[in-house]
This record gives sequence, structure tokens and C-alpha cells, in this order.
Amino acid sequence: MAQGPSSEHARLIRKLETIAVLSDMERTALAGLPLRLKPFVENSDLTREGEAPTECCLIVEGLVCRYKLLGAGQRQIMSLHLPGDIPDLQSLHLGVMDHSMGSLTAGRAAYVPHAAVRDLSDRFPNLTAALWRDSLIDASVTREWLCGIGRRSAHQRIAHLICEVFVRSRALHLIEEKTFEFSITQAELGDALGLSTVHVNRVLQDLRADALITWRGKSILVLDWPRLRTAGDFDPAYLHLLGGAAF
Amino acid sequence: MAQGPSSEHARLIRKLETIAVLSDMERTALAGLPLRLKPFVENSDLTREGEAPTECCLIVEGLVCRYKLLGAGQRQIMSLHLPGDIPDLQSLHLGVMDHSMGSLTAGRAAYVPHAAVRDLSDRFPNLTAALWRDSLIDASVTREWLCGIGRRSAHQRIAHLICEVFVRSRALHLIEEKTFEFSITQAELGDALGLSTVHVNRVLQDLRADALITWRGKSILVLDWPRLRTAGDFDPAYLHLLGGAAF
DNA sequence: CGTGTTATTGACCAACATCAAACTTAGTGG
DNA sequence: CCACTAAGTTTGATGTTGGTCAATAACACG
Repeated sequence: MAQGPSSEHARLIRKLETIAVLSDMERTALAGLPLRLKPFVENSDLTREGEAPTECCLIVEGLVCRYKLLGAGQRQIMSLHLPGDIPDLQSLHLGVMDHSMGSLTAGRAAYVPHAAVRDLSDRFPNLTAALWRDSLIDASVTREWLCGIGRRSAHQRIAHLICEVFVRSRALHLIEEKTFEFSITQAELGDALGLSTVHVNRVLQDLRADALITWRGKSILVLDWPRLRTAGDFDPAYLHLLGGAAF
Repeated sequence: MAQGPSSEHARLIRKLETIAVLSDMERTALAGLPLRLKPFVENSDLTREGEAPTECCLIVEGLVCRYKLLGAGQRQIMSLHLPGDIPDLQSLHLGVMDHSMGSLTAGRAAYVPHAAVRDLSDRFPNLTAALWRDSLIDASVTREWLCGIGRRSAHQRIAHLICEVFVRSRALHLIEEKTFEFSITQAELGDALGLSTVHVNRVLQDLRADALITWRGKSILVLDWPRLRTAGDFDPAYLHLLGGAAF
């Protein structure tokens, strides 16, 4: 039983440790969660609005979003999820999905039966707190997006989102230097920020012209963090990461 | 000890019963929560961003919002709260407030020490679930607002918000007939929906001209619910109310 | 009544959307 | 290694929603 956790479990543990302090026993318990691994391809739905999942979905690899389709056929992306996230944790307490969840890249998910999570939660109140905290931070991020779409300019919004993904990726140790992977198309950025593809494109050109970022293929290089942060009116407090605003 | 719950406790219980099934024991336990009553005046802050509350705040009477002030001095209102809501339930698990909370009208709040909530939660797992569920629904509402601001027109957004407050008020038995109280100014509506005061005013005139609503003083009369619902692209599923989409 | 807040109007303007086309890039199969 | 294709990016021209500014009117309250 001295086996270390699998890389999938490790992702989950690493994620939770960015927002909560875990004991050895809790880490061991997490490492014992039954996971059903399943790869997904690009642009596929992991869950659809109206469904009632019986498992939670842990992202192990890839970029995932939650979204809604509105009347006029438009899409609003409401959140982005990196490896270690459990985007549909809410299904534990809300029977029916009020939105869909889809992949932006290919990747792998690990499914955990609700029963297993409940069992864990019964045995470790501190893990209940950690998971609850995770869902509260998720809500906090949504609120920050709401502010951005409601009151910030397109330039600020895009800079802000890049800052967010940068900081979150960094907390998960997914970054080398100032470069991080962000495999999102301009159309998807628009769906996330309430902008048209064309406008996203123009703003990105400005950000590059201002020497704030470089965007090569699927990865972004942050050229000037302080100015990018200012341009996005970004303050990481809303991410509630342990270790505070290390930036 | 055969005392019925106070009217303040009753508000809380009624609210929780719109989203979860409670046992007699749980209701009794809730009715025993220590409440520190405190009235508030119009336009006052109940909590400010950056603070670390040690109590949760139950709204007993009045209209309350959560908001952030952004760099350029603009305000974004992120949620509205009716009697029975606990807008800062999150403070239980997120130390520092990432936003402020203020009153839009005068009213009364009841403060519950975090310790009392934790104790309740330890003794009644089902209440933990109910409170967690409440915070998840709060997040769901925020996501719906996000969609609105991101992708819906000003007309749709305003109609949608009126629908939401109508349905939520009704679930809390705060409504007579088709009239409900909604003491919000046009400037505040703008702050909630990411619109300017002037534009809110013009859209409201359209809605009245279309005979969808009447807005007299502090109360709204819904003249044509089906058409209002359509105009707002409103589907109450995201509210996750028990009793389903009774509308 | 006076005073301050809220609602309403009008004129003008800017940010961003829409439409349509061309250009790049990354894969794919031969 | 070279077409061929589809997805994604870029560009230009044009339109519209909704913002800003500024003034007036309507209330509410002491």
C-alpha cells in the first residue's frame, strides 16, 4: 500500500492544495478514489444541459469549458477548466445540469462516482470544506467574469483573461518561465468574453503591438507582466489561492 | 421549548425549503440558531471587499446586493438578495471577501456566528448539503447573469431580470397576484446589467409601451407573463427551485 | 416650499457587431 | 514532399446598439 498516487490522483491533489491545506490522511484518501479514465477529443461535449450525472468529472489533461447555448444560437462560455479541476462538482448537489460542458482540446477525464465523493466527504469533514471551498472559488471566478463583461472594455477583458489563465496555470505548475499553453481559438475567446471574433482579433493585434504578449500557435508568452496586469485591471485576490497574491 | 420559530428564523427556513427538503429536527435546529438582529438603512454597506467576517448575514427584510467597484470607478452589481437569503454564506469557507455587499433599501439583517453554522453543519449533514446547494444555486444565478450580459440585448436582459425577481419573490411567498415589490432605481438596474442609466430608462419605456409591465413607484405589475418571459428568453431551470418550473 | 434624488429627453458619438472576402496554417492522403 | 482541404486568422467596409453629456421634469421628503 506504499504506492504513490497515480498521476491522475496527483493532479487532483495538487489542485486542491492550491486552495486548501490537506493532511497526509486526506491525501491518502484522495489517492484512493476510484477513477474511471476516459479520453475525449477536441470540441466534444462531456455533459449536456438537462442531464443528471451520477459521477463527477475530473479533468486530467486538456482544456475544458462550461457553456450555454442561448435562444439566438449564440454560445456563452462561462468558465475554463485546467487539469485538476472538477467542473461539474455541482452535480453532487444539483441534480440537473443547468449548462453544458465541452472540450476545447483533446484530453483525458477521470470520472468519480458521486457515492465515492460522498463517502469521502462523510469521513473527512475537512475535505468537504475543501470541495465546498472549491465550488465557492468557482463562483468567485464567475463573478469576476461578470464584472469584466459588464463593465470592462474589450481590451481589458482579454488582458484580464490572459492574466487569469496565466496565474491559474502557474499555481498548478503547468508553466515554464513566462510561457504557458492556452489552446483557444479567437472565436472561443469571443464566446467567453461576449465579443465577436473579429473584434477579438483586432484587440489581440493591439496587445501584440503593445509588446504585452506573443501568441505563437497554442502558447502565449507574457512579455511584460506588470503592464499586462495593469491593462487587464487584474487582481488575483478573487482566485483565493493559498500563498496569496504571489504576483 | 414548544415555541414556534421567530419570524426571522421562519424566513430562513422558508427560503431553504424552496431548494431542499427539511426534516422536523432540522427545522427545529435551524429555529434554534442564535441571531443578532441589526437594521440597516438604504444604500449602506453590510460588508466590504477585503474584510474577513466571522458571522454570516441573513437578510430578513429589504433588498440587498453584492457588488464590486472597478478601476474606472464604475460599479458592477453581481447579485440581488431577497429576505431569507444568506448572501455571504461563502465567508464560511473563503476568509476574505472578494466583493462588497450593500443595501438597496432599508431593512433588517440577522447575523449568525460562523461557529454556530459550523456546529449545525456538523450535526446535520443534510443541512450542510442544503447550504452547499444554496451556494451552488447562487453560482448558477451568477452564470445566468453572465450569459445575459455577454450575449443578450438590453431588452432581453431587463425583461429577464424582472422575470427572475418575480419568480424568486413568488417562491418566497412575497407576492400578491402579479404585483411584486422591486425597489431598485434605474441607475442600479444599469449597474446590475452592465447598461447606462439612460439606456435602462429607454428600454423600460419600451417594455411599458409593449404592455408587458407597469412600474409604479416601488412595485412592478406583470401585465403579460408569457410575453415577458419570451421577451427575456427566461427559463427558470437555473434557479433549481423545488416544485420545478412551476411557471 | 425648497432641496435632493430619480426619471426623462435630445443630440451626438464610440465601441463593437456584422458581412464578406482573402489569406495562413496545419493536417491529410497520395 | 506536394497538392488539397478545412479550420482559423486577418482585413476592409459598413451598420447598430448602447454610451456620454447635458439639460429638464417629476417626485419625495423634511
